[in-house]
Amino acid sequence: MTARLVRPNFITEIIDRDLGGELSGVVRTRFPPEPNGYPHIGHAKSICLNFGLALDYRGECNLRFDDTNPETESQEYVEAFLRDLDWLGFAPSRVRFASDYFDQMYLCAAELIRQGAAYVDSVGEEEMRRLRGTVTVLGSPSPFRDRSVAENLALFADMAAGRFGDGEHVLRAKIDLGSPNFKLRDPVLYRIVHATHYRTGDRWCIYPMYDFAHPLEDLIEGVTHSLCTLEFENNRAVYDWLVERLRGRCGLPERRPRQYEFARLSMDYTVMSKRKLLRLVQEGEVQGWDDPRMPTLSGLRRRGVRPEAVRSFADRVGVDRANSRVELSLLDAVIRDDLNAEAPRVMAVLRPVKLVLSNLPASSEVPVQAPYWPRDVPRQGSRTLPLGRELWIEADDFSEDPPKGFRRLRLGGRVRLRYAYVIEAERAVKDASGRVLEIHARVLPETLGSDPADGVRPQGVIHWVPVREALPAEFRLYDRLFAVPDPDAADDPATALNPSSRAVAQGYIEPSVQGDAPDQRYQFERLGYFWPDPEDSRPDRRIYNRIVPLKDSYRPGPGRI
RNA sequence: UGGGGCAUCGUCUAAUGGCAGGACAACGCUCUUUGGAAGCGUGAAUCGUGGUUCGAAUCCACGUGCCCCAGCCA
Repeated sequence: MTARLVRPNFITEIIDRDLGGELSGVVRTRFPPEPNGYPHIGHAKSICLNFGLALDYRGECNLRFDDTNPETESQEYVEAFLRDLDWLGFAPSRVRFASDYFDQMYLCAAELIRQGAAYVDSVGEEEMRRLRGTVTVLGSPSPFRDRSVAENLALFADMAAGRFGDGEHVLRAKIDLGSPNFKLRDPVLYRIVHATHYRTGDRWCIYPMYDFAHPLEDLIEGVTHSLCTLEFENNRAVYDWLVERLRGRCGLPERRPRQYEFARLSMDYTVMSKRKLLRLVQEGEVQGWDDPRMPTLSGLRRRGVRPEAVRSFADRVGVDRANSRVELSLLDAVIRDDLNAEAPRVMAVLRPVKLVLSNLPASSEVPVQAPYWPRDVPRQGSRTLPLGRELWIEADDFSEDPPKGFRRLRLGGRVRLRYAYVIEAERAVKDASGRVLEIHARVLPETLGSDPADGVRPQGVIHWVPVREALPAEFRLYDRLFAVPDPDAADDPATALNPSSRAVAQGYIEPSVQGDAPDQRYQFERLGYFWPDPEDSRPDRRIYNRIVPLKDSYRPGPGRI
């Protein structure tokens, strides 16, 4: 028995119990997105749950598009789900569409009418709202509630035939206008929408509502455990009502599915609703659904996150019925953990300043051996780096007025050049405004692989790139999209945006990466994990996205030595 | 105000009447040619009040707080 994909939770408990009882066959789940936006990491949680369960129990999981609203859905979104599901590493048992079932659903609606359990209502939208009542006042019947079966059948057929305009009539379930559960106060089952559906075209001008469509889809597909999020809890009563009335009829199987709800994923500094994500895209706040700052799977992918990390994240977040908000740091930690043993170490300088090694001849070029992996990652390989007289180093790695705890280069101080010599800074050349143009330092001989002979150890280690062989590169540094932990609470999420969520730096990368695969991920030493932007990077114009920064325990401050 | 749900370290969770544990985060130490990784350690929780019980995070009662529901969205 291999390890389970889904860690035990209240749903696996239910399945385990079912397996010993009424449910004798396979476990069937489904992932039922509406194709009205791109999948995000919240969908990933649901995907990992539904597909993971099917794998764990040797069952099946369909991908089923809940495409019952022609006004917001499109093939572009269908393709996004297909692509991202595949990227995540899951293969659906079948791919289905609610729109595949429109004919059968129509028949089921007619059956309901014949049962006297549904009627065509012709009050306007506003009037219906009024008649539905409030938390304190019961709903009251529409004047059309008691139409005859024959009249309802005829009207419903006319609705489908396109004899009415949008909103003139609806089909409603006849349940209980006095129910304290609003969902039971005669929910709308079908509405008239004269819109072209991306799959069925103009074949239909009536479309089933979620409450009607979903239980039928589950029934048709033989779903056993229909998992959805908490906000559908009240809808379960409608689900059950319809299942009991229709199972074993109009071609539907007898065996009933059951709905269970779990808490959707929320993360701090993030919005997760497709509506809000769409707005960010439409208003140009981000550069598309795959902007690396987006919580979409395409955004995470473009940033460089691997599917392994997303799955691991879903696992660590767990499944529960309590609303929760996951910290961004958990995602970061999981991404680093995934990349640590996957990304070879190389050096890049993001904000370069020139370092001149004054006691090296201009033509000098010392070959130094640099392993791709730190000693605690059990992988082999190294490259040779040419150390010349002039190097690029990080501007941040030199200070004339270092704060306490600064373990980098200062005038008169010593640091080791990663994989190379210990150097001692002699002077800084500055322009008229006082900006450091270059730093001159001398190499301490005999320090390749050993400490200085005088016993004065370097204060730190800094990375570098040889000026002569350096490859120029652009670095895109991404940070959280929002500046506040709960952007959903903001009146206008656009005002909560983090103004520095994207920064671009022009620097250099070591020459060894020349010829690497276009999807090669690296750890730039002391900086973070990066990879070439899959859209914009070119061999002659390198652009690297920062996937996630390295954890950094450096906190300059008064309390430090 | 009616109904439906949910409450365990800062965060996500485990414990299914029997020592409140883990991960992330924080802090400290060790190690370190990455201020990385790893290792060690510290601080940190059962929403409240009663009750049942030898024993309660768990069962019961009463509170409190938060989430969802009055779309012809899903």
